[in-house]
Amino acid sequence: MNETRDRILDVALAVLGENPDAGMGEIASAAGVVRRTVYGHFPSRLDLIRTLTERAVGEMTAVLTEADASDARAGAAWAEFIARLWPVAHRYRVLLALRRGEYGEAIHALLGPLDELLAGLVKRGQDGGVFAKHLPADLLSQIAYGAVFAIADSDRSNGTLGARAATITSLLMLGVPEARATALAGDLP
Amino acid sequence: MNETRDRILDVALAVLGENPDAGMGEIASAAGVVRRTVYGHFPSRLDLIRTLTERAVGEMTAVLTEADASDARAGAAWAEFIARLWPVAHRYRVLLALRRGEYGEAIHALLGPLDELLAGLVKRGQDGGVFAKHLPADLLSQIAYGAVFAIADSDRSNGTLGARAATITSLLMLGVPEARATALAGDLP
DNA sequence: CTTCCGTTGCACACTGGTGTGCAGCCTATC
DNA sequence: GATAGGCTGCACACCAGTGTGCAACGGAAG
Repeated sequence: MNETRDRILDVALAVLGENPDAGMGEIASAAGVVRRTVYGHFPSRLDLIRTLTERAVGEMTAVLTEADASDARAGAAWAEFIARLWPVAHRYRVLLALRRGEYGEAIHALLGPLDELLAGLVKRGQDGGVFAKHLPADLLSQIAYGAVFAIADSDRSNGTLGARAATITSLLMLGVPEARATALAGDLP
Repeated sequence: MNETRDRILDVALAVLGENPDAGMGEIASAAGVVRRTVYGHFPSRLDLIRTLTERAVGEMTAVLTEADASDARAGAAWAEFIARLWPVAHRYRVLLALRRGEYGEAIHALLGPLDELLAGLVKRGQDGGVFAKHLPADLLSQIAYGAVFAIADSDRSNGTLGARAATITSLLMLGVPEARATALAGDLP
């Protein structure tokens, strides 16, 4: 039914991943379609990006709430979260770059609830003595999953290789000792 | 002599820090000058940004080579580097955002040598058993000082507060145990 | 006073992207 | 074969930013 629309969304994600400043024309031709057609589905560039972001927030929130609900210690919950988040984060890595720039404000607003959830998890870890407190929870969570996105961004070839590295790195910067971090990252796909 | 030119450069850094997509007009009026005058000093927008980047690379390279030369262990060298780098990184935090976008390629090229120096230091730490090896040295160094820039970016109010946090965070993600990281970050301003 | 130089203010051409309107086309469906 | 809906191919208006040309202004130095 909306096969074209879906293809545009998928292709837009890939194209914007390569170059966050790509225009509608670039996205259109990459989707094997004419620019006019894109405007037929999305009245404006902002609409396209907003739709993309909403999809991303939806998927990520689902993963996070699921991982957070498991009554594991914060360290394990985080490890599970990152492992499950990885494929999604990898797909939507462009959002990190998109938070700045023209539509930064709109995207920031959509990402807000997710940020809060994330900060909550980190806070839980800090209160439980599992995570370090060299930074406040909200900032620490941002920096940590910023690093995850950065690793995802440097891994253009969709390797599952990065999942372990991202988990370990983020756990390390959350203050989890290296031995425990590698252990937590170990029992995963 | 070139007082106007210097002011334009300084102001451009601040303005681009707020909004990396700011145009020549925006920079000009922020510098209390007319757009035409900016073009009198810098033939093109790229020239302005390149000059800015060259200044940044110069300052950072000086700090890094100095810290690297001290024959301390890699952990201490890194801590000293970040502490000294901090004010500079804070000033030039916009470069992180500028690496993507229109002039990304030009900036990337200018930053190349610095990246190599950085990777060398991390490699030295890994070989000496001081830093972890969950990521290759070049990538690990990028992610680590990316985090430093991210912390600098979230700290708009030029607080020296961030210097400690940035040092600790980057040391943690390099695999240095928390106790040692806080110790290394401790004997600083 | 004159000369020089940086700055100004304006006009201009050009580019590249956005968003719209509309006629036509192709295809699946009735 | 008629109809409807999505896609196309062009046209256009519009905007924001870049970079240039040129005459004029004002102050500092000779």
